[in-house]
This record gives sequence, structure tokens and C-alpha cells, in this order.
Amino acid sequence: MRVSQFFISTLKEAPAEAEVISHQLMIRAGFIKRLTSGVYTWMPLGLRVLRKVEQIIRDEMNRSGAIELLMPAVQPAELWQESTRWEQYGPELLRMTDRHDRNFCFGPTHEEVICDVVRREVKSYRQLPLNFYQIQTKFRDEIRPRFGVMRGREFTMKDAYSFHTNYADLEREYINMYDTYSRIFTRLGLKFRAVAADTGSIGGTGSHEFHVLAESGEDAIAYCPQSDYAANVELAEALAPTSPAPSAQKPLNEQHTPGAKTIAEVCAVLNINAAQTVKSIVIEGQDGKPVLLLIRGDHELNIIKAGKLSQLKQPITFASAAMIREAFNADPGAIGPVGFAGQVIADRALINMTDFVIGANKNDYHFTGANFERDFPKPQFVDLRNVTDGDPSPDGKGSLELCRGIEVGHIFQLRTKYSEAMNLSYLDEAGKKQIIEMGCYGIGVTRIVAAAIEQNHDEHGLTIPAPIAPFTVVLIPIGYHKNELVRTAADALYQQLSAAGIDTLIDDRNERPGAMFADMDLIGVPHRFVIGERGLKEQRIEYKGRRDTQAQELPIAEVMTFIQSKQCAD
RNA sequence: CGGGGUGUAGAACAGUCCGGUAGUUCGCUUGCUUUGGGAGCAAGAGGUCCUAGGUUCGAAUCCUAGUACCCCGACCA
Repeated sequence: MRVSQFFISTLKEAPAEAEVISHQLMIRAGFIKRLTSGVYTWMPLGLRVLRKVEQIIRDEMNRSGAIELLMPAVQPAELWQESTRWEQYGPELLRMTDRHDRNFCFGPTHEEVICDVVRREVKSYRQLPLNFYQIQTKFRDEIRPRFGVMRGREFTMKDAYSFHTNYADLEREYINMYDTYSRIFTRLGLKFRAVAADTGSIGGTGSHEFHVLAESGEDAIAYCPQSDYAANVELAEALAPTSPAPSAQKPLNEQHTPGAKTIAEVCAVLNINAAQTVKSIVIEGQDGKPVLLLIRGDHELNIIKAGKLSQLKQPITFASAAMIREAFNADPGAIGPVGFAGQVIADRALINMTDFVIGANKNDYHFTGANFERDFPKPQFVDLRNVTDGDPSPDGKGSLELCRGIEVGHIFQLRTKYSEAMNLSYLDEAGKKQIIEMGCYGIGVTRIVAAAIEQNHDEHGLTIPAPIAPFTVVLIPIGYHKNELVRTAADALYQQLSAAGIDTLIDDRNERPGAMFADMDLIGVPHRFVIGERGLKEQRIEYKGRRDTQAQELPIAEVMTFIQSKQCAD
């Protein structure tokens, strides 16, 4: 491609709208343009990257045995009513009506449609198993779209749905997809980790997420370097302490803690460590009465885990200040279990705590030396907290470390959740009607582009892996429009590289060298050749890899073999 | 959805408090010079100051309503 015949529109300054680095760079590099909140145009340069990501995904999906199809973006309400999700899905579902006032939605996902396809087509066990996939535009009306295409409302997703006669076969395909996803992210050149995950609202039994590792990731991941254990912190189990509780030493003592409401403030006033305190969190119970959750002061409540307690109202709702006031006769920041008549549930890290600090149910006062049984009834102990760095691994093989990731893939064993609701059945060998087992497998295609940049950038711009860079090689001729020697050599090399099937860009603009270097660094072309009169006179050409710190000179005759060896290394 | 903020040239922003000729930097156009890390000089083009209504001799500026976008908030006990 010649830059003069393409469209490159870069910005020197970071736009005001972008908060995270990948969003800023995507706009500066001219990859995307915002149309409205959470909705972006993919400009020619960005589209090249998106298409390369798509092609790798398509390639590996085909290789895995999955079959591509394309379902409609606009879907009739009837299907969603059948699966009961028309009511359940909430405001994230973009709904619309046609001229006859019939209800439709713009698909946020395609379980309903694929189920409709399969139930019309599949009659016999002989037709199974099947795995259908598509790469298609979704719309989810997010509460707050942000970070550019990282959390957009309209986005591209690869979604696959598999159908089986039995659970064992679903498990086989699940592993097949797990391996396929691992191959995809490896080919994309990204550092990633597969982690055990919560199944969330989609339901089902087994589930893994695939995360691109990046400091700025929205998800926390716990993994064990000594084993292959890895899980989303939402799910990672915090084991109960094994050491026995020391016996109580101190008496219950009311301390004046004026103005101290947070754990940090209480610790400062009493000059103690947060691990010696217990925080009291009030949640609305199933019966509408407040339920008190106790968590060690330096730990965090895990909402997902709390959501699994049958005593609590769903979804988890924090009690209002008024409700707290009524139940504890004190305000948030000074409340505790002593004298509280309602239900108390404690995180099991508290099992071996004694002589801890807790709110005294009296504004500006806390108890020190609090103890179970002696001062208030021993509560039920359950796993309620997020694991922290250094916690023992749930598989007993070492201790956990934490890192952050961006979720780019998620695979589920749906089992029969949708096939029952949508009446997906087949006839078995005996001619008997059976329910189909189902799995689903998603990849956020547009999000991958943002995640790849989040993971691979420097002060000059993108350093994304070559397989997904907008171009593989760029030629920068110095004085293309002035110097016959340079132009001839650059054009010849461009022809040669293009003929060899290498995705080559030649910067034939009448720009100053600095501007060309800056643009090509920004858009992240991994291999760069600079063609100048100086070098040509010695039959030499300059090469610099995007991540290299130094350029190198090589004989012009060796360029082709050189770049081919580089490509093999990608 | 609650709270906060911002809408002024293609981009980033000043001007708004205290009403009186529409500004700066970058980008864009033309010319000359320049050409190995986002050039210099000169001349230019480019505006529904978000929209509607109001106050006023006069509104980017004040008032009312609307609208769009951005940020924060579901870990506070």
C-alpha cells in the first residue's frame, strides 16, 4: 500500500475524551472515530487491525471444526419472550418497534436465534454434535460505556454455540474450545491467562475466562505460580485459616474514637493494624430485615460470594443509612455485632480472631478486645472475601499471587438451560426424544484490539504484535520526490516485498523524515526500512524493529531473506 | 440511575465571573526556503460560540428549559 493512496489521519495531541492509554492511542493513530457514546467508526487503519484479528480467530475456529454462519442483528421479541429473557435482560437490551408496532431488539447475544435455527434443523442424533459460530456486531446498552472500544455499546463479537447428545461430548468440545482459544491468543501474540470463572447471569456449570494481562485491566486474577490454578478473584476461594484461635486476653473496652468512621481512621486513632479490626457491612436480607456481614478490616467483601447466600435479598443491596440507624441505633462507621439482634454472618478469616476492634453501636465509639461467644453470639462462618496476595492456593499447592487482566474471551457449559426453555430436542438411537446439551463460547473481537494496545505500547505509540499490526513492513524513503536514486530503490523494494506477499506500506508522502518516523511509530508498524541516498551509495539500507532501541544497517541484497527470517520469528 | 463537569474553527483550549468588533496554539491552503526524528518565514481559508426561548439598545457571556458528551459512584460501616 502507498500512503499517498491510503488514508492515514494521525493526531499529535491526545484527545480530551480519552482516559485510558489504548483509547488515546487508537484515536491519535486514527484507528477509530467516535460517533456517539460507546459507538465508533473503524477507520481504514484500525479496520486493518480488526480484520487481522478476525481472520486469526476465523482460521482457528475453522480448524477446530466449528462452522461459520451469520445471524441477524435484529431479532423478534417473541424469541426472547420464549427464553424469558425479554423480561430478565433489563435496560441493557436495546428494544425497538417496527411500523406494525411489533417488538424487536438489537441482539446483545444470540442464544435465542441459534436455538431457533438448530431446533428447526436438527432432528436426529446423527446430526450431532454441531458447533456454529459467527463474527458479528452486537449492541449492549451499557450503563456507562467507557475506555473507547474496550467497553463500547456496539462491538464485534465472535460467538460460538455447540450442541451435543450428552454431557461427556459437551465436555469434549469445551476442552476443544479451550485449546482453540489458547491457540488464538497465542497466534495474536498476546500475553494471556485462562482462569476459572463465575458463570454469572448466563448460567450453566463450567466456565473459563481468557484474560489479556495488563496493569490497567478491570478484572483481578488470582493465580498460583506453583501450580496451574488460576481464577477470577470473583470466584477464587479464600481458604479457612488452619491455625487455632488464640484465647481471649483483653476485656471488652469501649474507646472514644471521635470522627473515626473508616477502618483507616479507626486504626489511626487507636494506633493499630487493620488486620486487628473487623468491619461491619449491612445488607438487606431476604426477609427485608438487615443482615450484618463481618469482614476483617484489611479484607474486601466479595459481592459475588455474598450473592450466593440464601439469607440475602437478590441482587445484593446495601442497607440504607436509615435502616442501619434503626437496627443499630448508630450510624455507619460506628456499628457492630454487640447487642445486634438480627442475623450475623462472618467471613471465615474471622474464625481465629480474638481481641479485635469493632464498632460499638454508639457514634464515635469502638470496642477493643471484642471476642466471639463472650461478647456476642458466634456467627455462621462462610467464605465472603476476596483473596489477597499471599493467600494459600485453594488447590493446596502454594500461595496465590494477583495480577490484572482484560477479559477477552469466555467459554461456558450451558448444559440444558436454553435447550429446555427453547425446546431443543433430538431423537436418539432408540427413537426417543432427548434434550440437547449446549455450550457457548465468546470472544470480544473489538476489545482485543484495545487490549492488545493496552498491553503493547510505548511513549511513541503502538508496539502491537506483528500478526495484528496494520502493516507488517514500512519503507521510508528519504527524499522520494527529489531523489531519483532513492525513488527507484524504494519502488523496487516495495514491488519485491509486495510480490513476496508481505503486507508492505511505502511512505511516499512529501513529508519530512521526522513526521514519517513519528507516524509509523504511532501506528505500530513492526518492521521499518529507511532508504536514503547516503546508504544507497554503499548498497546499504537501514532496518529498525519497532521495539528495537537501535537501528542496524544491512546490504540491500539481503533485505528479502532478512525480513523473511524476521517474519518467521513473529 | 444519583452526583459533578463540559459544549466556542478539523484538534486542544482561552474568553463567560464583570454583556460592547470571535481569540491562541496545532492542523489545513498558497508561495519561498528547508529535508535522517512531528521544520522556518510570509500570506490566507475556516465559526449556528450545542439548541430553543427570555432579559437587554446590544448576549459566547445573564436567566429558563432542553440536549449531547465526559468524569465519579454499587468496598461505606
